[in-house]
Amino acid sequence: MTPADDTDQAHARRRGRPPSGGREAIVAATIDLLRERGASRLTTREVAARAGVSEGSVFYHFGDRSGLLTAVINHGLRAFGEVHGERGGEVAATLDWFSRTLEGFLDIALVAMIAAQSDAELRTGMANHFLTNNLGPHRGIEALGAFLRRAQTAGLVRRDVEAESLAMLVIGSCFLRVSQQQMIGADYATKFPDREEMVRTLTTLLTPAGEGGA
Amino acid sequence: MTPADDTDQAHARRRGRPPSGGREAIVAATIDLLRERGASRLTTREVAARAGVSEGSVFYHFGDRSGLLTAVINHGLRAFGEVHGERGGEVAATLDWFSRTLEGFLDIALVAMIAAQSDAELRTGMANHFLTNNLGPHRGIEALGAFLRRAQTAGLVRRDVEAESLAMLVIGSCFLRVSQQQMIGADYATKFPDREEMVRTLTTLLTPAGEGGA
DNA sequence: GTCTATAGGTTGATAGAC
DNA sequence: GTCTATCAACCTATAGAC
Repeated sequence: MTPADDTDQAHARRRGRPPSGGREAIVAATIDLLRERGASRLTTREVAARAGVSEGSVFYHFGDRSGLLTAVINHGLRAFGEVHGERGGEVAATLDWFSRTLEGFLDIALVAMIAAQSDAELRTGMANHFLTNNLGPHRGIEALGAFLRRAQTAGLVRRDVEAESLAMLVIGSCFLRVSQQQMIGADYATKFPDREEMVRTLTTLLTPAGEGGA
Repeated sequence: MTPADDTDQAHARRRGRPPSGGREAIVAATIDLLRERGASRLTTREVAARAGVSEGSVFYHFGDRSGLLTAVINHGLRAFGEVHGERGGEVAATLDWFSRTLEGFLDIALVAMIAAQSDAELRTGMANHFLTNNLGPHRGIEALGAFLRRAQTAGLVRRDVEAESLAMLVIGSCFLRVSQQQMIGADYATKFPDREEMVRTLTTLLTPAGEGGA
């Protein structure tokens, strides 16, 4: 009997170093190779070589190739909870924090999400995971939307627009930047307004008339 | 000698039906299968079957598997020019037109862009194509930004923010919606503010203080 | 849990007739 | 230009020793 159906949360509560580190090494190697070569060119053989283990170990831990990719996807999505953390404070500072945190998360998660797109089985698996566990960007929209609505009530944000729509503008621009950076290249991302500029712009737009203004 | 290095623009200027239609059928079949199964599970065998041609034909036209994918990517990116078309008119109407056109384009182009991510060779190929031909979302940002700047000059859009940043907000939200729709599912996209709501919100935000208001 | 060795099945690509 | 037939390579997955 193998732990092939491991969901990668086995020793989530355990402190210190896991039994051997082989499993983590395999996941890390897979993420590296995914970034370098893409999902189609990812072979269990090379994963094993990169991780410094035998190919048999890969199958022992993850059952099959799909299991490995699934583990990587879950790994990439794990950090998502952190982004949803409630947060108070000033509007500009919160937008800055939120967008920075989100972009850091996307930099990892997008590798996983894109990898899932290369295989229908993984794609629907991820989709179901999202649907049943109420995950996805809409959670970010809800979280940031809730903050912005409170700010509206406090008179810090103009009230004539939907808070969720504002949140979507923030998240959309982060998503666009990180996506292009990953799909085309870091250099290319230079051609976009940068994150801080976007935060400035959004802050200006959200400020109620007669306060910030030019 | 084979036309393996065809760039898919062979009969771009030709009217009427191309020689046999085999080539187009192969590209169309590939796009279908890419949507259904993903790039990793795409085999030349199945492409041929779906297109109703032999596998040999696939290799005759595109040289190798990468050539086929490259042709599909170029096909997906071809429509991009249309989105850049200059456009005048009212701000709200232009935002509506632009976002609608962009989302229609992305619905096709993203299949190609995501497919390119599954293979390092294709990825860098696409990146170079973007870099040398000055393609990519930044073009959309420039185009819409130019329109918005004119609108600023005309007093139709507030002047205390960068036009490009505003354009990025528009494009980012379109990109986010179509991406999630494609990566997770059409149902999931329901959880987002819809396109028309975003246009409304943006229009409100862009209107100079003391004109539109609540 | 990790390794080696190997089986079994697919797949991309080629050759040559039509 | 399109087809059929076929090859050579590769990759996933398994079995069994340690």
